[in-house]
Amino acid sequence: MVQTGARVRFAPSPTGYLHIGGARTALYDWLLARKTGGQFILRIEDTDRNRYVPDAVDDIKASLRWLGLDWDEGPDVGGEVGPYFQSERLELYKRYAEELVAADKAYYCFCTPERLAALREEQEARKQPSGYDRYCRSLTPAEVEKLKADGTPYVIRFKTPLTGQTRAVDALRGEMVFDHATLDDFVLLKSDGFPTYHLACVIDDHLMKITHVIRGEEWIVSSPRHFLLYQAFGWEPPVFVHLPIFLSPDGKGKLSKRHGATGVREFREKGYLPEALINFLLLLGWHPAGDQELFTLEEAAEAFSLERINVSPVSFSLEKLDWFNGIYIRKLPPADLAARCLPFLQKDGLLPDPCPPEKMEYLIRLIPLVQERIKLLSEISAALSYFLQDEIAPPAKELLIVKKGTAEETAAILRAVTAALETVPDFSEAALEETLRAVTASLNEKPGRVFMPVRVAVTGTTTTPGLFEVLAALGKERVLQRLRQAITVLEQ
RNA sequence: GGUCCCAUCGUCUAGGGGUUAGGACACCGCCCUUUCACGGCGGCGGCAGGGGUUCAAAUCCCCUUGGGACUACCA
Repeated sequence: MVQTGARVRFAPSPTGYLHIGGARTALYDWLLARKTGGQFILRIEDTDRNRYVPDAVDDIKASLRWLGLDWDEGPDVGGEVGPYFQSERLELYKRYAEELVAADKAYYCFCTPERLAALREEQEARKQPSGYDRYCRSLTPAEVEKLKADGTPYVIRFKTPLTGQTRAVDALRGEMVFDHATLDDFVLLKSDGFPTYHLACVIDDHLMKITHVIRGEEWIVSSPRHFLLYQAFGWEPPVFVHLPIFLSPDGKGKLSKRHGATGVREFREKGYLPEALINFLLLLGWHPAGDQELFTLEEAAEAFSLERINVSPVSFSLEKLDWFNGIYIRKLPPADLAARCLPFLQKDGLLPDPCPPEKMEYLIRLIPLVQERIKLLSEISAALSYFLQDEIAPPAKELLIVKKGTAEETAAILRAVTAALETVPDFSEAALEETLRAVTASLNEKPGRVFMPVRVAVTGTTTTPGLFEVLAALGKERVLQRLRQAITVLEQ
């Protein structure tokens, strides 16, 4: 497989937001281009105006950028072989389709959608293989002229050879043989003047000098059509690489929306880091020669190779993504992580928007306390809520009471702690630890029996970062206030 | 129904004639420890089945089974 200066394209259809499967395709495209010093091209295949979603293009571009997959040619950046929106290339497709008709390799078809539907229904009922019955293939030139002159809507269909076979080549799977008898005369140009995927994709890949077509496995069955088209035009086909499909984690069919997040934007909103998503996607269908697991985009581009892509379908299970996310969250410098968490905290009303510098500084100071405890950015609010609020709701009595102890016992412990903390000159972690351990000793208690009620009193929960860090970050005033609040609860 | 693709722990995978079948995630246990996490150590767990070929098969071939994709004037 020659891999010098590969020209690869990611060609999404703007019928929805960027799907996670599309993101992996784009990633492999990008990787191959970067690995070989070639170009990564973004082409928008907006040939289906029925399913067109207006803001899909913006979402696709934003998601790719968020992932760090920048394109060398395409929307916003231009390029020599544009336009990169297929809707702006209609004349081109029409010309090539007519050329095929003139060469007797395609023909006009005037069949109505109703006739086609009835045909399909009949074939299904009889358990026959479905496909166009080539009704219009035998129309005489005079009949065609008449129909056209009458303004009858028509499509242009490819004249698939009736016998013989076509060998479609996949770089991973090798040669796949398809009998022409099982292929029908597929549509090239629709009656609205737009091309079908088959036509547009072959023409554009050729004109844009694409060397490698990386796309989903669902295209395998269509690939003989594409080889047939390359042959009909007399063009050299590119290398085809069909990526294994993402299966739903429950083992029922391919990944779809009912299995949770499938759009890149949803992962972003859930608090996943692009670094983690990239690393996760990289290893879902590709494996390095060694056993390295953590990859930056740059490292991946260095290590990537088409040969090590897997062909078997992949279950899209999120467990490992969460692990990757935790890893990358822990790797981030506090200021960086704080900046990434800020939107989530603002959304939850824990920080104002815009966020004043002193609050941002406090956030950065808090980050190290929770950094190794969150797996998603969205968990930051729950992790920091008691730091970012002046007051917390009084904890439940049962939560405060020390294990195998009584309310009075617990209150006594908290009173002792409160008294000790009132006189601590500096509220540093070291001083706090020294003081609390001294109280524990004087009470003749075990550390846990003293620390836990204090923890609950000042945070309202039993799972928190280290107690001394929490107290220091909270500050004397809030600590004492919350301690007194808890004592009140226990006295009731 | 037809065409095509795929098959190693629950999941992602390494291995592609001779391996005690390796790793990671998840799960479980232990250690660390004031809780939770992080980290460390250990454990559980797999070549879908059947035939060949071969001195030798997870590995090559065939069949079965299972899973999946496609079967539009959608991509």
